[in-house]
Amino acid sequence: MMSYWLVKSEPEECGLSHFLAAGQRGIPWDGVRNYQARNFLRDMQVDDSVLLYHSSCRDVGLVGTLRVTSDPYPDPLQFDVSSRYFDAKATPENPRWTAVNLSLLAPLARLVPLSELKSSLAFADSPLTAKGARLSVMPLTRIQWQVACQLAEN
DNA sequence: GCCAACGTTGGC
DNA sequence: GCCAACGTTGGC
Repeated sequence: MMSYWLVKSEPEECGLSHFLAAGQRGIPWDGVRNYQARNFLRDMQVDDSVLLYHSSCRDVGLVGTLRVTSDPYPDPLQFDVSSRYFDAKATPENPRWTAVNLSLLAPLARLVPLSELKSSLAFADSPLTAKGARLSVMPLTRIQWQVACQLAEN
């Protein structure tokens, strides 16, 4: 069953430009340190579709479509003492955090600003538009996916 | 830069 | 197990 997702990142951290540069190789989506977001990562499957969202910047909104290219796997950064994402309580036998690989499907024809999503009925119940929501990985309904792609074409 | 909303930590 | 303090996220 194909699922739809949305992931947030600051554009300088892991944004559209990074995915453009990475091409088919894709990029590990790692460093997620929120349990709810991690649980969604765990539910991802190869070939699931993902919207990329730029957060904490001047033009916040949707910028591209991505594809899941790996099964979920233990985030290596949790074992890396030199990483800011190191977690002393995680062990290879008992990993805490999950990553998946994502690669670019296509940039959106235009950035779909958060303001437009907020005024879209389809996103009324989404954590994306909820006040104060900080969830960085979330599921999308098929309708939300379609609406977002359609908005990008207008 | 401000501030609201959360999640996490740690004392008790 | 409660809850205050603190840190982080993220829109504006």
